[in-house]
Amino acid sequence: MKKVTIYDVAKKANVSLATVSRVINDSSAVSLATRERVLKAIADLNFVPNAVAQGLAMNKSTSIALIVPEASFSSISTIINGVVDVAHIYNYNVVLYSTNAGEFEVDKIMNNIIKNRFNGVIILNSELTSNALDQLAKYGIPVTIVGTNIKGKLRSSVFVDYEKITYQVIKDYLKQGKDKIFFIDGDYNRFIVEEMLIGIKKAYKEINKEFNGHLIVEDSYEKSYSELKNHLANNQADLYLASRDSLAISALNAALDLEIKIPEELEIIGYNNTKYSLMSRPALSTINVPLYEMGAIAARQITKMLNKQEIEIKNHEVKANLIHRSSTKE
Amino acid sequence: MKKVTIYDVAKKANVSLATVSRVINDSSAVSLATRERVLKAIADLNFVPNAVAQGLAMNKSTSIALIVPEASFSSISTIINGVVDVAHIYNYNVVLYSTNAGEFEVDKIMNNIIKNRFNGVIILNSELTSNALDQLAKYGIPVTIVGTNIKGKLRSSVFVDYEKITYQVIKDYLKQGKDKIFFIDGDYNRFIVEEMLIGIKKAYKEINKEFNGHLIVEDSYEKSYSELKNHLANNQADLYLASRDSLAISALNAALDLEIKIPEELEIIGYNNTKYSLMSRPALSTINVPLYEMGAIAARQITKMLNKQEIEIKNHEVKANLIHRSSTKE
DNA sequence: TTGTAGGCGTTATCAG
DNA sequence: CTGATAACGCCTACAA
Repeated sequence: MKKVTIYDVAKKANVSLATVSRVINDSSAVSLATRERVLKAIADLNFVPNAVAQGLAMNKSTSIALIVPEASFSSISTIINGVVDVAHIYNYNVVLYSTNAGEFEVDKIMNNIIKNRFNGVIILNSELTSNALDQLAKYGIPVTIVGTNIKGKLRSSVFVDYEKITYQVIKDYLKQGKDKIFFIDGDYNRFIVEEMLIGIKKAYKEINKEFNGHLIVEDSYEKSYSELKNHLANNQADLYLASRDSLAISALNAALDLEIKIPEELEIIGYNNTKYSLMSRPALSTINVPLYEMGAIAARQITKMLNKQEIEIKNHEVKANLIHRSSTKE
Repeated sequence: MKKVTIYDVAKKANVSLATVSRVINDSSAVSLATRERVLKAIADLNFVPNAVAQGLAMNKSTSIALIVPEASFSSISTIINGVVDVAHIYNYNVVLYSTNAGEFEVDKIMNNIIKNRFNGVIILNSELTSNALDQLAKYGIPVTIVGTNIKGKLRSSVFVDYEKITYQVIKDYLKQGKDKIFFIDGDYNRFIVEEMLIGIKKAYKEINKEFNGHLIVEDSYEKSYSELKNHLANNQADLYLASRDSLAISALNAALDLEIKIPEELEIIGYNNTKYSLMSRPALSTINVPLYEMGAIAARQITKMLNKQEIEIKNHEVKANLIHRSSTKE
């Protein structure tokens, strides 16, 4: 299959390549007759415009970069789907990068993004150094962050107010006099975890107590399970709040195996409302976060920034809410 | 930030742009002195070569396309991670497409791939029409399929022999006289399901029985749960084999809720050894499939094809094995 | 070892 | 409405 160019089409249709280009982009008016002639030639020759050359000529690519954490959490792929679906609607390709935030690695990614002249970048709540962000800014590449509220020129974000929702949930428990609360996190996504912690502490402060139930566990199921089992065996608790559903389920199973009754003797809440939370026994109460939408919104934001359209809401807050299932009372 | 080109560098370093190009690609020899002068100019100017222009000039891109099913199964993101990691090692970017196999959508994707002159495509066991594959072949774009064993020029694959492993598992049960077996699938990924079915039927045939326990359920947890609960209430069964872990867990929970004892009264096995299978109670026995590796191998295969290196194993079989946990006896 | 010039496939600016 | 012709940023013979 020899490559056919716009030039071949022009020859076949007996016009100049300029005209062919015109009908391809219906840029300026072309007479119906020649237009059809060109169209026919294109069809006959099976011509497909070379996006790379177009990119060069127009000095813009049609790709956005998507940087996600390496981990294969269910939440991540949901967001990715949102991004990809919407990006494709607006005719952008998405180039996937994954990272575990190694400084070196991030640099390499940034460099690659710049080399390829991608017009925009979406970053999933990873712990990118602001250094990396600055670099993108220097090259005028718009960024939207999903997960955290980051302000700045050429920056937009879509996020949930983890502090607020967490505060509300915890406050509710404290009001009922349940103050033996532990917060579990997998030492991952520190930005978000930090917000959650602030919410918790704020609630505690209002009743003039100090919160000191922060528990960091290893990320794998087996590890977190045994650490939590150990913790449960040695501590009296009203509520375990876990930064991800899967961690919450580790706690759930550990409790069950210790014959602690849920929710009667211990309540458990996770975050994200992933498939896990439905599948556990008892079904897990969880703080629902609209992940797919967040991805979709991020993609929409970036496309608008690329077209220099104004983004009404540069920092788009999305609502989270507690879903009561069977691991909590009430 | 004005864009700096190879030309600016040349001027600054007092050489021709050809020389600059040479040091960028260390193509042909350049004297140490000028090389360093150029390098310094590059650093001073903060020059980053434009990959788009390079692509045009060299007539090759540095991206491969990755087509995955829309569903956000845990198994999929594991494979994606494998692909991305290895692709980046060999300096390829991966462009992500997701599809639910709508004919129209697939055409659009193929067209996009051709337009962008990607040099290779990896397809995750989706049900792409051979039509689409033919189109890629026409343009000389190598494809590697992960999931199914597809032969052909410019094609490689990495797959597990679902028929064989399924056959072995089922045969084992039949040997013990347990022949009330049901196979659950979510009407998804028919290629693979078909292979599993063949394995089952083969085992049944050897004991001169016919298999008619194929159960198609809806894909969501809630739906499959209630359908299976209903089925369990009305059928006596020895084993439920589910084409995915999450489906198996639907069955597990349904059985538990009917107070059917697992594994004593009913055994359950899933596929993929995903996180789900560890987290269920009792822990799910499952057929382990090396997902990350499959992604990694696929990426390696495609990069070799792109360099016209021979691929020793064009169709790479990867081993699956049954992991006994607590949803099976023994 | 280095420079010149043509080419990669399109778009875009002018005239006509 | 249509056709030259110059970019776009870089690579690569071919010469020097």
